[in-house]
Amino acid sequence: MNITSKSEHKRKALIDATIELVNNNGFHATPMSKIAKMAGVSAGTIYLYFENKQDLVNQVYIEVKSAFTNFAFKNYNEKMPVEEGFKIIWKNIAKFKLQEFEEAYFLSQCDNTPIIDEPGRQEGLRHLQPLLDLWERGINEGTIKEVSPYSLYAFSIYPVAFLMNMQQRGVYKLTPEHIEEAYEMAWNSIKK
Amino acid sequence: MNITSKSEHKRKALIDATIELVNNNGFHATPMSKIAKMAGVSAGTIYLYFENKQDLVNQVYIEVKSAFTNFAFKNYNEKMPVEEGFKIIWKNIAKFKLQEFEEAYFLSQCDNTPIIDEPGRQEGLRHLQPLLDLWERGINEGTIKEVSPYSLYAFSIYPVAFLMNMQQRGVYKLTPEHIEEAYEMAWNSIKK
DNA sequence: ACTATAAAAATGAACGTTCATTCATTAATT
DNA sequence: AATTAATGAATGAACGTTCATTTTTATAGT
Repeated sequence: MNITSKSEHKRKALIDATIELVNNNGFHATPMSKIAKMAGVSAGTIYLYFENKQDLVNQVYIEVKSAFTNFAFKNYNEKMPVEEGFKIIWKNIAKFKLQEFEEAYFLSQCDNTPIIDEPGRQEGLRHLQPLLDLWERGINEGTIKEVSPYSLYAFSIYPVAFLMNMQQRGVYKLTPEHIEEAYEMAWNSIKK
Repeated sequence: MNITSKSEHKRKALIDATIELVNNNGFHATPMSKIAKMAGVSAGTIYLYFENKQDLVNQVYIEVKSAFTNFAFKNYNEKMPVEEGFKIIWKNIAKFKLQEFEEAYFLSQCDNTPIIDEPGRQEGLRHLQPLLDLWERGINEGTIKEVSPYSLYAFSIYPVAFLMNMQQRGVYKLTPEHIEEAYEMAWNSIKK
């Protein structure tokens, strides 16, 4: 094990600890000391990897967001028919939100609070471009409703976040049949 | 002006200050001293009206949530046709989220973070019962899709929260036409 | 292979600040 | 004069961050 991978291992441990603690307690109720303890390093060590607490949470956000979008566009390419492409992306997103719900919940917390500063937020948004492109293509060829991408997102992708929240809170169990049913509703919402 | 109304005035000022500061800075980054200053009272006075910081935010949550549901069911009654009832409730909710976006944003922050403890959350949920009843009626008479209320909510009501967020972040302007368009998508999502 | 030395990484006690909360005192109301 | 409401300085705990010190790793010489 060389230096780099050992450092990376510690960085990873710090990021994982941050996600877990912020999910359970919120950003400001998560002290650096606890993050350090959970990651198995001492308090000062965090500052070898991150400038300060804000920098830490920003980096975690960007990293998780990027893992999310990588996941989202797996097996997708721009040449696909619109409906097929949408189905793949939608199911990827649903899978990510259910399978990696710690990461997903962390993102939803960041996206709904003032934790992340505006630059970090911008950075995170750019990653969904392929989906916006797909929708544009769909609109041009007449298969997608001619509404703004915000509406398309709100009615097809965003609902997954709600279902994921309910599932995590234990009031709702998402079976494969539920996923299929939800997908049908999502596609039905945006198809022309 | 009697004692009660004067007290109420101060309580109101504290609640408003809490909403504004928590919206801008988050719960834990909002010190009691700032809440006091913005409300025009001294630090110690808060503790005449609220047990502690957690109690303060819980009470704000419950109060705002209840204002929200009052708003949601305005002009609605259980005898209405399902479609009409849904339209009224949906539009009320949309109107609330856009008109009272400070309150709405506060709620979305509470619903997406560990700020509020579980009892407070439960309390907030119960208020939507009339909408659940309406959906059940719709399912029984065959006008609403036979899916779980979570799915119905996710695809018809929840998207409004996203649009509201975008509007508040300034990337999206919600005109009355947008609202109408969004309503059509919402109803289309859940109607059989 | 072993040792000596230098460089890098990691530590954790200490610091200064901020915060929620308290309470002795003052002001307002009855 | 008595009661209630409000104050704001004081308190002690907790926090983010720093830095003098220690530990680990890398390098070089024998």
